[in-house]
Amino acid sequence: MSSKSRSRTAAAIDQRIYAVVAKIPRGRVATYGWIAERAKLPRGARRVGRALGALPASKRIPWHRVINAQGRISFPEGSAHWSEQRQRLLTEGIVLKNGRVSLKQFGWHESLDELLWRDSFPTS
DNA sequence: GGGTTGACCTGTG
DNA sequence: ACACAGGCCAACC
Repeated sequence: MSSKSRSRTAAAIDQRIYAVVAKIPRGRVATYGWIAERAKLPRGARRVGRALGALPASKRIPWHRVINAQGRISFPEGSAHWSEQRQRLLTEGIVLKNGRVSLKQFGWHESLDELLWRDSFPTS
């Protein structure tokens, strides 16, 4: 096993992560840990954050729909990144109360979404 | 090779 | 609800 195979694996992992993030429906959010699970990376929440940090500008995936398990944006409050993510969330109808999103209300629960409410999303 | 870092998570008080 | 500690893990230096 040379460093080359490890490198290919790392790139493949990034792609898996991006693929999962791309599936988060508009108007919903998912946590880093949840994305990690779906990308077959148990306990890989930090890895997800790293992949998003390295996200090429050409990849147009809804990175803003990924928040931490506390329902909070994982950028320093008030920073440019924080502001942009917050704005994008508000734009699609996701509500922040005291800087937090209710996962109960806006969390992405794939099975339910696909079986019951495929094209709808919380309106308030 | 080993210490540091960070777009994280969970339990505990 | 909030802060803190400990755990986690890959990338980086």
